[in-house]
Amino acid sequence: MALPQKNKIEMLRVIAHPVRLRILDELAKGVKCVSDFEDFLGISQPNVSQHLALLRNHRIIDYYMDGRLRCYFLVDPMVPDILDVLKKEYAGTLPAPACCPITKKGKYPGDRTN
Amino acid sequence: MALPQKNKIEMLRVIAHPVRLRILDELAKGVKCVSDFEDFLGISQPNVSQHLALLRNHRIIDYYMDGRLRCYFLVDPMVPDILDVLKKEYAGTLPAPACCPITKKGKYPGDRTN
DNA sequence: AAAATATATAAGGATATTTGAATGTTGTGT
DNA sequence: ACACAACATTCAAATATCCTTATATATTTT
Repeated sequence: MALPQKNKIEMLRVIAHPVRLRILDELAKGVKCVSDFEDFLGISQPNVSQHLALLRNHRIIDYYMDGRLRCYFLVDPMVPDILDVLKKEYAGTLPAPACCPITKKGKYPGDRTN
Repeated sequence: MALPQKNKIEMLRVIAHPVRLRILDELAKGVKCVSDFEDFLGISQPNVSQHLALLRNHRIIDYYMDGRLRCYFLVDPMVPDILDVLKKEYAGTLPAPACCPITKKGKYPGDRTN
């Protein structure tokens, strides 16, 4: 598949938030309810609900009810992959392009001449 | 490694933008200069430069000079992995949690009782 | 039925992001 | 030295995001 893919980019934007990532990382381990997150994250209940609502509106998570608890769980299969990438340890940077030696001087490979 | 990892989350936030993702997807293929992006993206030169500056400030990309051209290239090794995830085709959703049958009814597995 | 619990929603202001317009900088050719 | 080309930076305005406070809803307990 090629970029853009508006939906996935939009999802990535929603995912890319410190609180929501912690929520998703927890949900990757199992079902959790709102009050659990309130304790775990140390933020207000309305704020937890707002983050959950945002994730839910983007079909990233869903929930089922158990009594008055809302048990949230992951549905978007992209999330675990994103979490894996975030947790991966990278050594150093990408190799510099062929046209750019260590000196950072070189010729531009494109059409555009100087 | 475990979450949070402030730096990587911050990077993900910077990456998660439609224009910047197109820039990064192009850079994953090879070196490109500002005017190339101006043509390719169809946005103003200052705006291209602003996005490039943001990516540069976060050490996601770098450049070398060839005459008056700035030849940009990728340095952050996380970027190709994120692009791979975005391009991956996913079939359906994650399996529902064990405690949540198709009926979306079930018992909450946590401590918190009802 | 009333109270309590678990959660959602709404409204508001503060802060951050995004972009356009104008201007500055630097390297190149003449 | 001058003009131009390629690009960066600054500023301001529009917009979006984020969190707090207040209030509403639904379910269970008493």
